[in-house]
Amino acid sequence: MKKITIGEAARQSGVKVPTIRYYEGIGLLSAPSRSEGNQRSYEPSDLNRLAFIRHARELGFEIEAIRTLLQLQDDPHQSCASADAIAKARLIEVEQRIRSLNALKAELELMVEGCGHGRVDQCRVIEVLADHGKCAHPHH
Amino acid sequence: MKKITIGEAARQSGVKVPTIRYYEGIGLLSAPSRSEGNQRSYEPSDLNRLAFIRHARELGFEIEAIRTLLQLQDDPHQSCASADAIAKARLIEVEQRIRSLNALKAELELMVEGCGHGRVDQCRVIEVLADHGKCAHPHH
DNA sequence: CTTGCACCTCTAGTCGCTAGAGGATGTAGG
DNA sequence: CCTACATCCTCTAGCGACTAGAGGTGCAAG
Repeated sequence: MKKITIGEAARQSGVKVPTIRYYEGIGLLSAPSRSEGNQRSYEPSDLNRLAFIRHARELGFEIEAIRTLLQLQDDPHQSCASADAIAKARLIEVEQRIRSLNALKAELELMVEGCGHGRVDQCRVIEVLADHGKCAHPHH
Repeated sequence: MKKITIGEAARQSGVKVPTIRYYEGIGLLSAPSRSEGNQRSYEPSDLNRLAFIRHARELGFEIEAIRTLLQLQDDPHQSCASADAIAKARLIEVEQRIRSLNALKAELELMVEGCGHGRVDQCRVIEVLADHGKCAHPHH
């Protein structure tokens, strides 16, 4: 029941102060009550919401997806099909990103290995960049 | 020796017309000569530069890194140590990103598997988001 | 009472483009 | 030669998700 300043909320949630204000501005967080001197004063329950948002952001969910997920959380009688769909879509995104990054990794490794540490005209890094055809896996 | 319009350059390089103009604006590409009617007219050699930039962007290099790489390419007598360093730094970034995405993937898979497709109050997706402690690998 | 930090609002900047307005040019057909 | 239409030009503003900074107020300790 203790009221919390924005700085304290930031410390406890791991979300930076300006970011908290930003979330309020875009309506992701409802505006808290204010102290006599017009300073934001949060309830402990607001920390849960902040933690939820932070965790979702860490998992790479977009703000709009988080908005939907928060609405679902607020109304526990709804079907969780949308939450499931959002998470699945995110999973597919992540899997694709991993595949593409693995291709990049292979390419970069070849470039770095092939670098004779001499002059630029023998440098495989520059050479490969200049000629996509020299890529081992050209499908990126 | 044939001059090329910006549209043709875009088609041949795979870089979009506004993006080519953007690259010129930020000084990544030098301004080409102009036709009588003030339209950009590119040399075939400009296509190589565009392809270089496009390839480097596909590999995730930042504009500033590409600026450096292009300078190195322009002066082939320089040591390629900087090119090597840039590529290595990018490789490390990519490796870290892959690791972190793999952790995310595991988390998302658990969330999606655990979803009983019922109501939100039994939904593991929402539950895990609300409580980071329920993560299998909490170090993301 | 003063120091100094934390808070307030507001605007503008970041990155790498992308979209759109409003107008000029170039080309192909009639 | 005229018209239609695609392509080009410049310029400004917008995207997402913040971050930085200016300029001012609140508050707690010494």
